[in-house]
Amino acid sequence: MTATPKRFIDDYLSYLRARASHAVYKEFEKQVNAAGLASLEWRVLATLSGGGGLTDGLAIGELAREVLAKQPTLTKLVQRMAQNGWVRLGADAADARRTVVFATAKGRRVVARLIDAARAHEAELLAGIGAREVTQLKALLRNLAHRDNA
Amino acid sequence: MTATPKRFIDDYLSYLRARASHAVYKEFEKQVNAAGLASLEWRVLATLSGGGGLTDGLAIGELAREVLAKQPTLTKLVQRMAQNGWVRLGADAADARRTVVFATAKGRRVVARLIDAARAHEAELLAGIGAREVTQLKALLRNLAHRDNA
DNA sequence: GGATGATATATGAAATTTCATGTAAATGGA
DNA sequence: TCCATTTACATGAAATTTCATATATCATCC
Repeated sequence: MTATPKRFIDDYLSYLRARASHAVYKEFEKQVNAAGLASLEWRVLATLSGGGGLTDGLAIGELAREVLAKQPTLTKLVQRMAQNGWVRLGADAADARRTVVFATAKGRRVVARLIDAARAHEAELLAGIGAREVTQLKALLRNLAHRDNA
Repeated sequence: MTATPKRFIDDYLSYLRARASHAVYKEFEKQVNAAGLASLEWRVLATLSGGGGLTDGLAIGELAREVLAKQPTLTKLVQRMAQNGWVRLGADAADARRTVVFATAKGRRVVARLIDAARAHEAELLAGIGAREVTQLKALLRNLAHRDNA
């Protein structure tokens, strides 16, 4: 019944995800940039804002895995971020090879605001989509992410 | 009941999507690279493989929007791809400002194989997830992507 | 048929990312 | 304990991306 044959990329899950991501994030990115952060920097700070609000720091390698970036990219990124006062780099007493990244007070302040904004943005976006569906969607995405180990 | 408070990023939709994308794509990326293509090049060729199998070419700007890249990035990317014989750059008779990108025979051959592989990979991945859920997921993602216009 | 403002792309310079590799420290035996 | 291996990170050089801007063409209105 469809008049035009569907393009591959219009039904390919990876593309759908990428498009959805991009569309949704585009608006929010403005707020990130307005706060003086690049996208990857926001992801780093958000990742450092673990559980209760702040973690005890993450090693560069862990951080790289979390934000889906390569290690040398992260090394240089956090060096720049340290210069700008968003994070502080420290040594790990238990393992001298590691460089541990901590958010500074400045970094935590900024990211706390952005996390609130992100939550609000997501809530607004998902407003018209039953709570059950959202839960299912998230579960499904987590599920897909975990096939990682295969 | 959850012992540890959930991290922001573990419930944030954008991150879940990004993680799922990355986990899923990581395996497939090897095949892309083995074919001699970078990820963005694969996306370009896949996008050029429209409807029936090949489109009549897309302008650089259109392509940039489709693959979610910036225009100067695409300009330079397709210039490199033209040198490698994946695409051909042509003029648009109707609008002399535009540069139209066509997949070459070589490009079409490679991407046809990869599209088959991508479909197989996706099918395998989604095997354990009811067809209805998959349809719902895709619809939801399309829905999110379309809020773009808001 | 201009003049004016939008579009579409190209491009140089700067910033960033990536690759390949190097170094230092930890780990697991023999 | 010492050696071999693995792990974690840093770094220089190359490749890519991005930003700012220039150029050429199109679209409109008069």
